[in-house]
Amino acid sequence: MSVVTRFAPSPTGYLHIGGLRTALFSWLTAKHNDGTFLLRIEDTDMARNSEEAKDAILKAFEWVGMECDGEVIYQSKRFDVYKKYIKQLLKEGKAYRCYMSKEELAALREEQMANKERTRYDGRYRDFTGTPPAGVDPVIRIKAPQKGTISFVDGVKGEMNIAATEVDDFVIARADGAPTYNFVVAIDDALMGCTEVIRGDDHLYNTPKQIVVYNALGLKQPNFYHVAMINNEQGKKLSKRDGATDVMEYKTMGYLPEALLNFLVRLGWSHGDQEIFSVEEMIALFDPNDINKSSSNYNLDKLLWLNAHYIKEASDEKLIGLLKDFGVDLKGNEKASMLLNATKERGKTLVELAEQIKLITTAPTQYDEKSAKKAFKGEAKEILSTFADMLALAQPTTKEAFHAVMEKIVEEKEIGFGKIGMPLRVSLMGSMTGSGLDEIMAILGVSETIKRIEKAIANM
RNA sequence: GACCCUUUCAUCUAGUGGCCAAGGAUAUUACGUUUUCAACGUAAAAACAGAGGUUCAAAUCCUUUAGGGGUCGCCA
Repeated sequence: MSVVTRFAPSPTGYLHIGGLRTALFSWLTAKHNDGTFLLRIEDTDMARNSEEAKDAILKAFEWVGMECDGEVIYQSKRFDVYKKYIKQLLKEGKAYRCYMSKEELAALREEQMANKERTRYDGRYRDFTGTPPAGVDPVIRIKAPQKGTISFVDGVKGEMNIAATEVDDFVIARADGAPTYNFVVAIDDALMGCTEVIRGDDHLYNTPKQIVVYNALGLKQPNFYHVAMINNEQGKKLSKRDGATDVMEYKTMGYLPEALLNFLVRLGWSHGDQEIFSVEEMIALFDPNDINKSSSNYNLDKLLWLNAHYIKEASDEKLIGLLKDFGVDLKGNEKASMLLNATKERGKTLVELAEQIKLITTAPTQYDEKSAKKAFKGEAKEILSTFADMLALAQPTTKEAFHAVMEKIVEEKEIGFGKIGMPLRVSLMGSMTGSGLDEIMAILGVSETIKRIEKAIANM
């Protein structure tokens, strides 16, 4: 039988980083088995526009290269289906109308709390046959088993046994007739043919409820996998204060999707000692049964390291395309390849890479105070001036040729490399950091190099 | 409060009773390389939450304590 997985977000606006990991796990499971990955929007109660949410999620999926198969499914458009099943359950006596008011329910909860019990509906209308109280629109509750345990095997957590007393006759349709979450999820998962349901472990307690629905309706249960949450570095719930939670923020921060996916797949899953996974490798190796039980903490350092790795690996062509969004257009620039080679290794993100490139391509407007003080002293002026003359004479064009001129001045003047290197660097870049000088000069060319040197001398 | 899940270096993790006086990666520190910064290379430091058991043998099995997380809606 073909594997079907799904991602089922509620429309809250954007795709959360934790949601992306769950989606990734589902997507990988589907792809690994040549199966289908579906997207379903859970909007049974949200007044918000779920079109927008769908677009935001699809956009994020598109960016990371995860496609969902088939049409996006909206629960809000499937009320007829759910109502049919509600009617069926009512008719079969597996569900019933409950006339308890919200106030009564609140009072019951308070009482149970006071008695140190788990709060639950007490089933008072379960076998009600009398005259219903006037003026109350009833909700519909499903009959959950009153004895025994509800058991299922979770692919992550192992065997789960939940006492039937923990699961009450929960509401499947509100007073206005709208079906509720646990009811529609079970129906949709079954009707969509989901074979593996991979979701956050905040849904662990919903599973027995959904199993009640599967059983009442005679639907086939999928395999469940409940993935522990991602926490922040302190082990607390991930919130906006811990940095970016919206997947698309990572794009604007200059992360490559392959780095983000590689980072996320290693949160709660591993394959021996392997750290670097291409998407193809993930698909080939991923198995939801290998997902770790415990929650993991979000750690930016590793993402940064992975991103640096994927930037170094990326082709010039790819980087040129990516860099356009970061204010650097290298298309058609014959020095593009040299520029990227010179900067690739010191940009951990595309933002940093773009900065490094701009640092070379734009002449310094001011000189870093500390660096200038250190470099522009002693004979610096004279050395630079001689160096400029030598450049004008030699007219080097390659990195090697520029390097040769540097070596020559070192030899002739009997000075250390630093004596020319430091002032030259500050003249060209404005500060003491950056790529190799010979590389930079080769990119700039002789005339621009001399121009910057002269400007620096004038400022000394 | 009740119920459930979870606990290996700072962080992600390997580990399914003997191969573990616990391995890899990131971060950290030192050294090397270099005209600078980074990258790179080499090295160092760094963990089985605590207590009891079972066993010839426990990170691994059991009990229990503690920490962390989750759930208890006519939200999803």
